Amino acid sequence: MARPSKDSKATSKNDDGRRGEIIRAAAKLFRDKGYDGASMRAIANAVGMQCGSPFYHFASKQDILVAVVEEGLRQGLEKTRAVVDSRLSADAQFRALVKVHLSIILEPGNDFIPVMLYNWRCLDAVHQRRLIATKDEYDAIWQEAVNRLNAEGHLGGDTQFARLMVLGAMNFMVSWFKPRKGDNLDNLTDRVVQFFLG
Amino acid sequence: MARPSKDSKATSKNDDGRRGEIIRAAAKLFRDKGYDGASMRAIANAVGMQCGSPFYHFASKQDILVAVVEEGLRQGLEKTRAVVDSRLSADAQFRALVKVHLSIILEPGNDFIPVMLYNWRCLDAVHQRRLIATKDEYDAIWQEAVNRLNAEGHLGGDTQFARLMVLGAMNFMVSWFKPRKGDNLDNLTDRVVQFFLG
DNA sequence: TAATAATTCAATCGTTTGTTTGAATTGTTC
DNA sequence: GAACAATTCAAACAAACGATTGAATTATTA
Repeated sequence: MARPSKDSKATSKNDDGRRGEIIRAAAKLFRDKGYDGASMRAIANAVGMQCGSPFYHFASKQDILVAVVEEGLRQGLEKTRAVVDSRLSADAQFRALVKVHLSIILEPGNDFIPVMLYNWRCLDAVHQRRLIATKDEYDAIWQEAVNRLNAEGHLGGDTQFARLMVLGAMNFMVSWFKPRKGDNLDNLTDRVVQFFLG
Repeated sequence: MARPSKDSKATSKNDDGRRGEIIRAAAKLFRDKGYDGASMRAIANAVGMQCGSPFYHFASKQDILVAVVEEGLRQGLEKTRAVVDSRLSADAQFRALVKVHLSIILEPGNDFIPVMLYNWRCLDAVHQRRLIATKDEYDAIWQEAVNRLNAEGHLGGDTQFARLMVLGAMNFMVSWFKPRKGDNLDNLTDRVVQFFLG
């Protein structure tokens, strides 16, 4: 009858129990088939449930998408802030940010941000407006990093445009990148940094 | 009972009559709501038809998507070949290609290539394989243009990676670019070229 | 172990989906 | 204007969709 309370003792275990499983499975399916292409039945079966059971943990399919995007932004912002906190030089910070971003969108199991990038329109306006606030924080960190680089003569004059180009080029890797033998996060990061900083 | 014949006198008028209208309306809807999010009813109503009527012109919804992508590739390849045929310098050719590509993905009414970029997974494997052949032609033209630039010292060493970065950065503009006052294709092209060639 | 709460099942709901169908309408040709 | 083909309509189809529900199951606590 009752929902799992958010302030119970076992919150971190429970929320990363079934609820977390559903979020991860849904993220993978949303990424592969798109929000509309992934049915509740497919999501439920992916975690060994019957089609009605996920509705005990989420009020609607839309709420699962929201949870996926929220989790992506939470993880992304956490990792990105960690880079800023380590107070690197402009070059090193840029490289670290690129590596984190590539990790977020390309590493196996990290489906949350790709889902956000390619299913944003599936979120209703109310949720979009709320999530944009967090997304803006992410962008602001990148903007400052690009500004620092620009102050050192790298990346063309319009720093906002430069940020969008760099992130766009990386984000689009989601649709073409297939890891080959020898590919890892570090040498992939090198190639991206090499391309943009010369 | 019979379908509109492809070799009738009025082919160019007929195919750019109802059939063409459906393709254009579907492209717009596929772009806005995604392939799964755009219903046959919405497509039909967009051209003033009842929901069953488009099936006189297309065997299935999937075939409409295929027609949209085919039309996009046809137009894109045509415009792109025209650039190559004009035998410009490496710099000027790059600029012309950027302008054509921005036109293809950003100008109002040009929804075909954006639909291809963001709904590729909705095509079944058979159609994907066939369409890839044309898409490869498009990529090959770009690849040679980037190779030429590289021979003159522009854009980093890995020319294939460079091509993917440049096109990726542009393609992702589909999801963030909103034209402001004073924006036109030429100054937008300038900003992109300026960013990549410095 | 009994009592109670949390979770899942199994069936079903009403709606929407892509598609089919036969009749009605429109356009063309002799 | 009669005959015929091309095109659209209006209604229906089966399948799949997101979601609901009350009973069954599992876990927790006393």
